Amino acid sequence: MQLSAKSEAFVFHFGEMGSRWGFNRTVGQMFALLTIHADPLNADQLAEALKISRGNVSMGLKELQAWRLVIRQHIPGDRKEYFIPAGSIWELARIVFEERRKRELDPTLSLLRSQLLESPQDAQETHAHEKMQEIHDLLERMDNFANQLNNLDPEQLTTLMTLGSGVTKLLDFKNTVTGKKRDVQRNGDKDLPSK
Amino acid sequence: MQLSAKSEAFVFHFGEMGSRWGFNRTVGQMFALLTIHADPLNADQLAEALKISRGNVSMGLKELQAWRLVIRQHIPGDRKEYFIPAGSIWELARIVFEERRKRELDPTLSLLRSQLLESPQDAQETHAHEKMQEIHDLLERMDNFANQLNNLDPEQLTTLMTLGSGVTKLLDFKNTVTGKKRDVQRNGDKDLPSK
DNA sequence: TATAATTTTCAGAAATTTCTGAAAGTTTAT
DNA sequence: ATAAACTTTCAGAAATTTCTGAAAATTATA
Repeated sequence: MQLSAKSEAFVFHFGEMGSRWGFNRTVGQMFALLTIHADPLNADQLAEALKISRGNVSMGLKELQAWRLVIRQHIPGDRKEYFIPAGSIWELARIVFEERRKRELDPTLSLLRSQLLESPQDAQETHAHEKMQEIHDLLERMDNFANQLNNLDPEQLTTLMTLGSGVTKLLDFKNTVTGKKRDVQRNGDKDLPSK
Repeated sequence: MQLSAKSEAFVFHFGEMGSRWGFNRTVGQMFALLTIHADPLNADQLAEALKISRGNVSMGLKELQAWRLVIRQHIPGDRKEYFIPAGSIWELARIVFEERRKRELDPTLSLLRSQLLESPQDAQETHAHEKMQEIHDLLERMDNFANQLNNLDPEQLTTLMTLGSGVTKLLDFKNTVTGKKRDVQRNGDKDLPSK
């Protein structure tokens, strides 16, 4: 398990970025290595390549499986368990996106929903209540949108992403064709237009 | 600075979520509190309300300003500095989105670009090189798309997000208009269609 | 300019997260 | 069944992050 300088740089970088993406350094490194390596790797190989303990690898693989980013693979004639990425780069990105949505949006949405059930008791609370409502509405919309994106097939998503500023034009155009108006009133960027 | 039970729950929750959103617990709490509080708050008030040290508040405010999420405000006749959220909930979300894009995507894109300059030397490296290229292309596309979304005005973005399953319809509509076909061939979700 | 009010800094303490490695557990082969 | 091969667990160690509070720096006032 000798890594090229390039692969090593990538693996280390991914380790450092790991924390920003929701997992720790060694988990990030393991994921990066499995992703750029041509063949399946077993726990001992990962431990050796990354110079970390066997126990740490075991825990890391558990976490990567919880994220649904790697899957186990059996190699005939070998009793060890091997691991490979759970899909193409494209699919992996989708999974990360989806898992992060679940971890970052859903708990807050759920808390806000329960807090918003009771009515505010005084002026102070009323203001807080309104803000929470705004945050809730925004997060809910983001959550829905993220789900929409996740359900597009790769081709559609590519089209959408490549549209670039064209999204605006397409929206305008569609509105023209379907006869809806937009830009009736602008509110100086201050408020979320009502649903 | 007495917080209602509801506000407290929200502030604490935001503190816990903080780490997933890129800042630490107390910074998350400070941001939440400033956001739902009707009036500007000064450092002493924040320290008292959240039961944390004055020094910690100072560092936290520095970080929130680096994120461009809060701004300083002067209250005539008071020498203390007060702080308020840098804009509406809508604008704050946009800023967080933008800052996270910068912190989570750009460094990796930059590393990949530099690594991809040199050609691979052997089969092993070739495979890694290909994977890195794929990751690069995907991240670049995401980066562009994120920028596009960030440049839409709130109304357009709302329209897009509220489209729901309509995104598909919109894309279909585009294809109808431009006369292209879609679903000509499906590739089992495996590959990113070429740019 | 001196002094009082306020904010920032930063060394060390405290808390939290990550990692190791030996022991316990599991699976497969004989 | 027993042994060998392999994996998981988890208590404590190590590393990292966060927090405190006193001292230094800055800013405003008299």
